Amino acid sequence: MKKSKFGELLKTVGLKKTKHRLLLLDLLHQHDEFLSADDLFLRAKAIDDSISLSTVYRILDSFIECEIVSPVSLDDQKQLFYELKHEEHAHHLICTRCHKVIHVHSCPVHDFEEEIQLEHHFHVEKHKLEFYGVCEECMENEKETV
Amino acid sequence: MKKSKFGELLKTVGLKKTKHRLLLLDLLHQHDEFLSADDLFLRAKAIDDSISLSTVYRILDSFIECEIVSPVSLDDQKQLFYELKHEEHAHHLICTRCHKVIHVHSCPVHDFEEEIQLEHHFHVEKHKLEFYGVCEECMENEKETV
DNA sequence: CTCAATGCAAATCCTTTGCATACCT
DNA sequence: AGGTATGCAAAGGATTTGCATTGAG
Repeated sequence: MKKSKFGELLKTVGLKKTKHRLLLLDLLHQHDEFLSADDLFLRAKAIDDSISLSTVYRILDSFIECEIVSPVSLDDQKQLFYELKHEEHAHHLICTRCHKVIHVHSCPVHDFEEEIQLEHHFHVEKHKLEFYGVCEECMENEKETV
Repeated sequence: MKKSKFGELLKTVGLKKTKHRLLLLDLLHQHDEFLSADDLFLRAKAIDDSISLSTVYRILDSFIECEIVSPVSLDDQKQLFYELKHEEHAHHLICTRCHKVIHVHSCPVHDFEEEIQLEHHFHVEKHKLEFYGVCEECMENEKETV
């Protein structure tokens, strides 16, 4: 999605086009890691000093409400992270060393969902699949250090 | 695992056997939902009024440290939840209505991990797979109400 | 007896809210 | 103009910490 499209995106979901919302969309789009509200606030403030942390929270809430952003919680962190929703269904490889996030679009789980419906009489609405481990660069770095 | 085994479990991991630790292990073992620190505190306090919330947090931290409990975060809740680690690898069906948790022991993901190693040069250490949806009872209830 | 575990209260971190003002449509 | 978005400061909720006391080994 091109940066210039964000204005339209906001219109589509029925949110007013403000500089702060555009800025946050841009930041979310640029960064492929998970970002916390505070990460976003600091990066936004570096570009536009007038933004406040509560605005960041309020904007993120409105984005979640409109389903253009997903909140992501990681088991070992108490704060929430946020990411732009991808058009495609995706899963994540999360590096436990550098916290980089790699998106994977193939998904081995859909068939399994049917099994679950049948076996457990549980109606699956969505699933979440994440892999935790070490990314290529961190693996290189660890080799060198040892 | 029988209740009487918890004392040994504590010895095995090198933690002193105190009544509060035994009580929390017992509560975690009894309940198949995810429990928050506060859930545990309230249930524990009902049994032994002398326990304090900070003790619950400290005990949970020690259990996580010793790897007998896992912290679990859910995207739409800001507090952490806790569950006893199961001997078996397991995944969860989480009811978005009543928050019940069903454990599923089959896992469709292991082959996929190899693909990831090859394709993304990412060394997978563990994965997390959760299904969100509606359990059988809640489905029944919704039918009736509609 | 000795050190780790605990209770209590205060502190901290993350997030939300109230209210007056500024900004989009 | 009219109502939403924002800044600021204060409140709230979850978790952590300091310190004196209790309890397990």
